[in-house]
Parts: sequence; C-alpha cells; structure tokens
Amino acid sequence: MDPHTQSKTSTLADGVFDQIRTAIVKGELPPGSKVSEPQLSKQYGISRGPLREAIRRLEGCKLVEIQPNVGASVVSLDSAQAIEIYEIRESLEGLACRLAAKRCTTEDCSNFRDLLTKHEKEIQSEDGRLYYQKEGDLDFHYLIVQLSGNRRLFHLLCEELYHLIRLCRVQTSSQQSRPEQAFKEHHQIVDALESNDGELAEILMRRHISSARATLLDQLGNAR
Amino acid sequence: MDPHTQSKTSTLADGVFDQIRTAIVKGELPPGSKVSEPQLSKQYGISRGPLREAIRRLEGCKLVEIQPNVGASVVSLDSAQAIEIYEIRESLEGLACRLAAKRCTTEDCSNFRDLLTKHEKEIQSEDGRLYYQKEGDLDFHYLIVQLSGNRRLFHLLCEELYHLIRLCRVQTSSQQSRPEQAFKEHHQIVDALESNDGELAEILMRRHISSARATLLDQLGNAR
DNA sequence: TTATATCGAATTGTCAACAATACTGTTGCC
DNA sequence: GGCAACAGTATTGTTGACAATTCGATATAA
Repeated sequence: MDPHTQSKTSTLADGVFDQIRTAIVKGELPPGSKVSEPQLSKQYGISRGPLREAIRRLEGCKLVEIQPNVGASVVSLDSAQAIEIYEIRESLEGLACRLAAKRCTTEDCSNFRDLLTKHEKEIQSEDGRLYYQKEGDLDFHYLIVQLSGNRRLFHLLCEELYHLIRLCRVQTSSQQSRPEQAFKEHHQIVDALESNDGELAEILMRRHISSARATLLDQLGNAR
Repeated sequence: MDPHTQSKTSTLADGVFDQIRTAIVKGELPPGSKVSEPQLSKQYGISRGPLREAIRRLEGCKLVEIQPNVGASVVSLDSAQAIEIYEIRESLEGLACRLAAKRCTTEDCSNFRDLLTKHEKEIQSEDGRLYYQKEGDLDFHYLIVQLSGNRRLFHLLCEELYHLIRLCRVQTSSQQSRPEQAFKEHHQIVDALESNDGELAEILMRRHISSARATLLDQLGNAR
C-alpha cells in the first residue's frame, strides 16, 4: 500500500516481517484472516521466497499459525489464551521488576517519575480513554524491562509477548477503564524501585498485571 | 548423513528444522560454528529454499543467530547469557509449579512419585553421574509444566527454553554433581503439589532452579 | 615484515518456474 | 433436495538459476 514504507532494511525478508507484524498488531490484518502468499507478494512487491521467510519468523513470534499445505493465518486469541499470556506476563514482568530494583539508580527513578507525570497529563487531557491505546502504558513497562538488564528477557517481553498483548487489545478494542488506578499502581512500583526493594517491586508488579488481566477478561466476557 | 533419518514430516522445512535443532542441542553442530547453506543443503538433500525457512525457525528459537549477508551461526552462550536464561526459567517454572499445584490430582501425584523412584534407581545404579545428561531431570520438569495446563507456557519452556538449557549443558559438558540434593528437592516439590499448596510449590521450584543455576555457573567458571 | 588494495571464489539474497496439494464449483446420482 | 464424485483453479511446496555481497588469497608498496 505505502510503497515508500519499505524502510532500508538489509534484507527484504526482515523488511516485510516488520511490515506484516505491524499490520497484524494494528488490526489491518484481522485475527483469523488468511495470510495469502500471492497477495502479500504482490502487495509488497517481493517474491515469495523472502515472504515465506518472513512468515516463518511471524510463526516464531506466535503471530501467525501455519498449517502445512494450507498456509498461514493470523492468530485469533480466545479468552483462555489471553489468560495464558497474562499469566506468563505476570511472572516475567515480576522478574523484570525485581531485577530492575537492584540496578535502579536515582537517575533512573527520576526518569520514571518524568514519564509518569507526562502520562498523568495525557490522562487528564484525554480523560484517560486513549491512554492505553496510545501505548503509554507499555512505555512504562518497556522502561522497567530495559532496566532489568536481562537482554533475553527484554527480547522475550518487548519483541514477542507485547505484540501479542497488543493483539489482545485490538481484538477486544479494549479501552482500558482504569487509568487512574493503573497510574497509582505505577507510582507504587516506582516507590519500590526507588528503595531498591526487589521483592516488593515484584509483588506489586504481579498484582498490577493481575488487575489488568482481570479488567481485560471482563471486557472479553462482555464482548462475547 | 543418515538418509533414513528423514522422518515423514509434512514439509521439508519442518523436517530439517527438527534435524538441525537436534544436531545443535546434541553438540554435533558446535556453538559458534557456521551454519552453511550449501553444506546443509547437500547434507540433507534438499534445496536452499526450505533450508532457509528452517534456519529462520531456528532463529526464532534463539538457537542460531543470523547476520544479514553473512549467514547463520549456532549461538554460543557465555555465562552471562546462561544467567539470563536461568533467571527466566526460574520465574516461568515457578509459575508452572504454582499452576500445577492447583490442578494436581492424586493420580498425578502418584505419577510423580513413580517417576521419582524410577529416577532414584537410575541415580543409584549409575552413581548419579549420568542422571542429568540422560534428561531424567528434565523429565520431571516436563511433567510439571504439562500439568500446569498453560499450553503457551509449555511451548515456551519445553519447545524453546529447554533446548537452550541443553545447549548450556553441552557447552559445559556438565555432569551435574548434586543428584541427591536435586532428588530431595524434587520430592519436596511433589509434597507441595500433593497438598495443593501453589505458593509453596512455586517457592520451592524457584529455589530448586536457583541452586541448579549456581551449580551450572560454578562449572562454567571452572571451565574457563 | 606489515599493511593495503585488488581480484577471484564462495556464500547469501532474490527471483521465476515447476510440482504437489488443497480448495471450489459443477455435474451426476440417489 | 441433498450428497458424493469430479474437474478446474488457485495456493502452497520445492527447485535451480541469477544477482549482490562478503570472504580470502595474492600481490604490491611502505
């Protein structure tokens, strides 16, 4: 569609991987829809070779499912799978938070505070409705995972799991209904980070995500 | 090499994916070694197309690293990365254990006990040295993850992380030196599962893996 | 001897064509 | 009318060839 979108990636396969992944998490390729090789091959102006490699990478991220001799489809996450994803997220972000608390400097903390006040303004100005859709929430979590220092954990969360979570939100067209509470919880987490209390930080983060999961599942239930 | 090894998988790419993955975790393709497309293409008797798809899947499992215009190499895990992997494993298996405790039936528990006594015999007969290399240890963990009921967690651990852990052991040619202690810890975990005490089971599992990590890192340090 | 440049070989990236399988719409039969 | 077999079409799986890039060896100069 956008011919100028093709960024200057070294290989075509990596380029279309990024593009298709974005299309999926934005909902342009709806969950359950078929990922047709001829169509995408035309659309992105590349041959089927690199395209198939890109699809295989998407399969690795669990964003598409491939049936042999049938093809790939965008994953469709039911509530059971959403629960599974959030259980894993809760565990891993708890870990990230515990690790981050050990490495958190005063400068890091002030960065967190800055981010949170910036978010607070957005919440107030937009009445909070768009906070989650604009990825403001994930920003905060990104920063913590980054601070954890565990690069594999960063990749697992930020390059794989978060995309699935975006997909969940797309499927429910979720407008998070508890921005104020989430905001308060974020501050509590930073408090724990500030005092380098890893165990508390982990507990708070797990509780925070557990609440988010409950909210999401509530919406999933209502959507049905 | 083994022409009859090519199992009847639906697609060539999936077949060689399995074969190469096995070759990597067995150490036949040593860490850091180049994954040459022409060579493997000849070796497995397939064209480069499906082979490249298989390599892309291996990249998704983090078993190889791909540099554009250079090619893929088997990952080589230093101690820092081993720590990262074990941190993640500790967190996720803690989760698995907590979930498993909630779903554990008396039948499941007797299965665990059977497995453990079987392992005990192996330990005694072989003086424990081969316990870990024969994957007896991972058997136990497999069962718990399976019992957790979280299929995505199962895939993440058993289809991705455990292969990396095997790779760690291959790199250190690790002969676990604490089979008796591990065995005792396994029993304690089953005790917790038996009483459906998820929180205790999680704590015990995390501690168990933490000990395993310490042992591994000790060997990594000595190996250097 | 060391460093640099250059050329050639090998490898990776990409493509288009062929083979095999799955899907679709029709026909024929019960 | 409904269902099963069938043929045609479209899609996926696979291959070999070509283009582009990288790697290595040789030669040259300081």
